[in-house]
Order: sequence, then structure tokens, then C-alpha cells
Amino acid sequence: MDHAALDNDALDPLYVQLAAILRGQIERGELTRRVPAVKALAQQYEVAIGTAERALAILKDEGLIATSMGRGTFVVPEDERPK
Amino acid sequence: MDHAALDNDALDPLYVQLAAILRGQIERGELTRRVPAVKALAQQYEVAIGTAERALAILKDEGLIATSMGRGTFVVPEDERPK
DNA sequence: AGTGATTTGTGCGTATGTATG
DNA sequence: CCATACATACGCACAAATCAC
Repeated sequence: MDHAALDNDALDPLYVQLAAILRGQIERGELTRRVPAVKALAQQYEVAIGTAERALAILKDEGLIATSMGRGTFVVPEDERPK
Repeated sequence: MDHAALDNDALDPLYVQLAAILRGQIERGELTRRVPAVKALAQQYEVAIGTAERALAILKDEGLIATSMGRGTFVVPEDERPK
């Protein structure tokens, strides 16, 4: 349950896979408030920092999360999300 | 008029500045059909390839350009653009 | 009051993969 | 087969903002 979970030979690139994982956690309510730091995500899923950042950029673009420099990354409450 | 044009100490980051330049060229019709290759843009504006890629990613997101692997990057005709 | 740790943001450089021509 | 060009991935460094001490 804390395996790599990411497959470099899969159809989708790593950052898309990671975004999908986190999106699922958010939508299922398994991930609330605070999102682990980029560095932590990178270590946990064994990807480069840049790859984790790209994953977060997707979710940020979707309005699922919001970032604040120096503070961290946070899950946007469901009733404040677009769409 | 082929100076750097980019200022690392400006308010906006380099990739945003570059995106703005290209957006202006497209909107004024100075840039049509083909967009210079990422590598060429990086050399011309003296930025890293990754920085030029980020600039193009913005315009791609806006629907101003479209990329095709192995072929290049192209300006989307005005009547096919979103918005 | 300032110093250091943490965290996001930007930027550079490189290597490799994939598709096209 | 080889050149071109975009896409992904890694690693690193530093800046900027925040926070704890």
C-alpha cells in the first residue's frame, strides 16, 4: 500500500499517474487539508521533485489543491472547488 | 529587436515573459503557421530549454498553439481558437 | 531580532524516449 | 539509418515566503 504504485512503462507518464493517485485520494476524502510536501511526495513515490511538481500542477490547474509559498499545499474544500 | 528582451529581475518569471512575447506576436499576426522549435527559442532568447517549454505549455493551454511530436509546434488558426 | 529550517517557485543542464520525415 | 523535434524524467541550485525557535 506504500509500494511504488507508479509504473514507468505504463501508458501514462509518471506525473499523470501520480496526479491520478492524489486526485483519487482527494475525491475519496482520504487526503484532506494538507498535501505532503513536494519533496516528501517525490521520496514516497520515488520520482524526481520536478515530476511531483508537475503532478501537483495538474491538480492545481483543476482547482483541487492550492499552493502557498513557504507554507505548503492544501486541498481546496469541496464546496469551493470549480465546476 | 532581437535582444534578449527577457529580464530575469522583472516581476514575471522568464517563462511567463516569453509566453507573453509569443502571444503578442501571434495576436498581431507576426507569427503564423509554424512556431520555432523549442531549442531554437531557447537559444534565441537565451533561456534553458525547460524554460522555453514552459512558455509554450502556457500558450498550448490557452489554445493558441498546438504541438505535434516529431513535427513541430504550430499556431492554431484564429477561427479555431477557443473563447 | 535574527537565524535557520521548511516549502513552494524558478531556472539551468542533461539524458532518454517517441514520433516524424 | 539518421536528423529533427516534442515529451518525459532526473538532478541540482538558488530565490522567496513562511514559520519556529
